[in-house]
This record gives sequence, structure tokens and C-alpha cells, in this order.
Amino acid sequence: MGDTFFWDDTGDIIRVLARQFGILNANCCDTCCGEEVSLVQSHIIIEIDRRTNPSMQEVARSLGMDITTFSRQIKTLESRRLVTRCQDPGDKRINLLKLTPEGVQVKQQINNRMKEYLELLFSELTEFERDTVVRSVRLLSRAMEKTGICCLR
Amino acid sequence: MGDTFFWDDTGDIIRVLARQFGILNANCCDTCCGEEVSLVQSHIIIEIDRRTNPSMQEVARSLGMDITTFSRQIKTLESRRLVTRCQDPGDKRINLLKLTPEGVQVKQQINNRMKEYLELLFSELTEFERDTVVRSVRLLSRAMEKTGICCLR
DNA sequence: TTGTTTTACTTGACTTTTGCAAGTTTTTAT
DNA sequence: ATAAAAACTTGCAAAAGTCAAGTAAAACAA
Repeated sequence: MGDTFFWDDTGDIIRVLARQFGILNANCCDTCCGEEVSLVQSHIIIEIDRRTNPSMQEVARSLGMDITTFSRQIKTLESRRLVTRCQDPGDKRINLLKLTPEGVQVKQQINNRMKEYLELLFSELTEFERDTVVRSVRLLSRAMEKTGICCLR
Repeated sequence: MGDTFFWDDTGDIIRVLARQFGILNANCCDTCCGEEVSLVQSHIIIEIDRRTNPSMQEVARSLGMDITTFSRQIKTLESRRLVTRCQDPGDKRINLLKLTPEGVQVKQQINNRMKEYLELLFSELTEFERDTVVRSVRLLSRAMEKTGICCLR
């Protein structure tokens, strides 16, 4: 665990990977469909889809976004009819978010494009390596959820 | 390979992970040191460090950044004395980039902070899982370099 | 050699995105 | 009932990104 070289290196690689997947994602958004969806907007769409009727706070926090920026993004997405807002019946302060059918469709298209890229990327790997990678991604994802590491401010 | 559910899911997880590592990285920049370094600036610094005397084009391309934005960022970083530029002796059009000692230090500090987070994150995993993850990260990184997948425009 | 094209960057003039401060409305706590 | 907190929204200023145009050096072609 005290192996400095090892950690330095891994940290670097992870950072670069994260950046590159970001670019990849952005490309998917650009090229997937007529709809112009920015990278952050795609994240918002994905996150709304992953949750069930989340509040704005909930989504904004999970994305590590400032609520004010988020508020404006939602306004945009709403005007493009990709997302709808409705008041929480139990608490009038809260807006619950949902994807419109178009929103779902956009999400699907981004996903498909991503899938193409991933297939290309994974074609570089052997069956065994592929499994390793998929397992790892899940492990990391779960670990991150547990530690809540990403969103501390 | 035709397992739709599998791929959909993996794509989602990777996207979310990439986002979260981005946030993580941004947090590292915010909290690591007195120096105020934005996320993009940290990526630039890291990328310059990873290469040996890269040109501006080289770094900008690898980060998927517009050269004009990049040019201005370098100007800023130069004025903060984190990066230096010098003319390529063989081709006067080209500016070669290098981190200053301060730049290296900033990079180190961001790295250390990242290391702390990673250790926390990895403490959720068993020794075996940790190895799996580290191996995967390298595999992905290499595969991405091969396909050049990230930066196609 | 000379003229044309390409490459590597810079600058100007925008538009978009973001973040802080301050405000509104509703809920919770005292 | 009053104060404090939570969930947003809006104003404003700074940061980042884009497009068009420009400079200077290198590569290429006649």
C-alpha cells in the first residue's frame, strides 16, 4: 500500500481515463442525434433516468453541480421538452424531475452511440480482459457509492 | 457480445464513473493547495508532465480541446509561472511546453490529494479486487491509446 | 526560385456556462 | 408565532468555449 510509484501512476491513469471518457461522451452527444445536447446535459439526463422522480437537489448533488447552474440547465432542458418538472405534492418547495418520451429517446441515442464506441474499444481486449474490465467498473462504482467520495465539498 | 442489457448497463456505469472521477479531480484541485487551478488547467498540467516537451497542438489534441482555448489557457498558466514555452529549434512555428518547478509541485500536490481519495476508495476493496481494478485501468488506457477513440471529431 | 498551400499558433469578438450573493416561498423547529 | 432552514430562482460578473480572421514559418509544386 505504501508503494508510491504504483499509486502515482494509477492516479494519473485514472485521471486521464476519466478525461478521455468525458471527451468520448461529449462526442457521443455531438454526433448521436439532431438534438444538441451538451456533456453536462447528457449527465443530467442520465442521472434523472437512473433515479425515480428525483428532486432537483438530489440530481444536482449527485452530479456535484451547483444548484444555480443546475436550475438553469433544467430550464433549458424543459424548454426543449426533454425534461418535465412537477411540484412534489407533499412539499411545494420541491420540483420532481422526469424525462419526457423525447428525453428518453435522446438518452437512448446517446447510449447507442456510446455502445458502438465501447464495442470498438473492447474489441482491443480479449474475452478475459473484457470481463476483468467490466467487473472492475462495477466494483469501482459500488465503492464510490459507499464512500460517497466524489461529491464532498 | 449481443447482450444488450449488459452493454447498456456498462455504458451507463462508465459514464457515471467518468463524471465522478471528474468531480473528484476537481475537488482535488480546489482543496490541494493555495494555487487556484481549474479542472481543465489540471488536465493540461498533467498532460504536459506525461509527455516530454510536447508542442501545443499535441497537448491540445490529446485533451480534445480547441487550440484557441488552449492557447489562452497556456498564456494564463505561463503568467502564473506554472508552465514555460520555448520555440522548437527545428521549427520556429512550434512552441514546446514544459512545467516549471512550481508547476511540477502543483502537479504533485494534486496527485497527493488524489492519492488520499484513491486510498480511501480502494480501502473498500479486497486486495484481489484492487489488483483487478488496477489491471483494468491499465488495459482500458492502453486500448484507448490504440483506438485513439476519444479524440475523433 | 517563386508562388501556393499547409501548419502552428494568436487575437478579436462574440456566446455559453458557471458561481456567488441575494431573494422568494415553503417547511421545520422552538 | 417567530426564527431558522431548505429548495429553488434571478442578477451579475468571471471563466471558458467558439468562430472568423490574421501572422509567421515550413512544405510543396511549377
